Amino acid sequence: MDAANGTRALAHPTREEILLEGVLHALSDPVRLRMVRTLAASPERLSCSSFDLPVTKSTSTHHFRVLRESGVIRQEYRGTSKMNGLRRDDLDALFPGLLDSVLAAAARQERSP
Amino acid sequence: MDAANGTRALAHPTREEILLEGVLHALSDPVRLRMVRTLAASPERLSCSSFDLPVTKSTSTHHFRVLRESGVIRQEYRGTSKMNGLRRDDLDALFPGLLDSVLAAAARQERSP
DNA sequence: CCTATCGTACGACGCTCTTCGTATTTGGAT
DNA sequence: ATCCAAATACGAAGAGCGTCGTACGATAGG
Repeated sequence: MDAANGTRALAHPTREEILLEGVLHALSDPVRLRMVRTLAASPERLSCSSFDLPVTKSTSTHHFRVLRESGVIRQEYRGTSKMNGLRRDDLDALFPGLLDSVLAAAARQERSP
Repeated sequence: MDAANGTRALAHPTREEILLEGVLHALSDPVRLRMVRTLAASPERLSCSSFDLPVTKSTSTHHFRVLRESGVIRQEYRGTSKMNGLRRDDLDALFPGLLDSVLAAAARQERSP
């Protein structure tokens, strides 16, 4: 309503503030892991509503916030939508190989019920 | 008192029963992550009392159980002690690279206050 | 047998988490 | 201006988690 560029501010931890325990905790929830996998599979950033999740909107807002505050994703308003993107660069710099091995493990686990 | 080898039974998940979410959750607690790091640094298995932890014995029993039931460690009685070892083979087979990247990330994070 | 040691069981407390419904704000479209 | 779609805030219910103290069980050794 007032900002020059029309985007509201959104709190993100800096790269140095990202903690391993927080990232692991964020990824340990099935809904959030699914969100991260969806993001990782898309080259572009996605709006919140483009996810197909087994929870209500309230709950997914909560999970998006957990992911953002733990440093796993970056969120930015764009009009009425909010675009979400993985913080791949930061995560890879801080915890090399971690994100990829988690994504690979999730994909592998999904294939073998 | 009665078993031929003097060891009581202890429930462990099979390799197929180990879930990524459970492992991530187990590793997301600072105390448990410390336990795992200590185990990873030792070539031999360690008794519960050989850990130097900032919690009481009750609490560490609880954390050891979470690690065992999630499939991260293997526990076995030996006399009055209980020996603990990482399930490296199973974890590496299920989630290649995951454990190593978590351990490396934990070590890296510790070095940078 | 008695005792010391190692670990467990149980219950309790407070805190956090996941989930939801409803009311509200924000910004684009009509 | 009006309406609608996207997302948030707020509060609440219910479950789960981390922590502890104390009492208990199991084993080795005197």
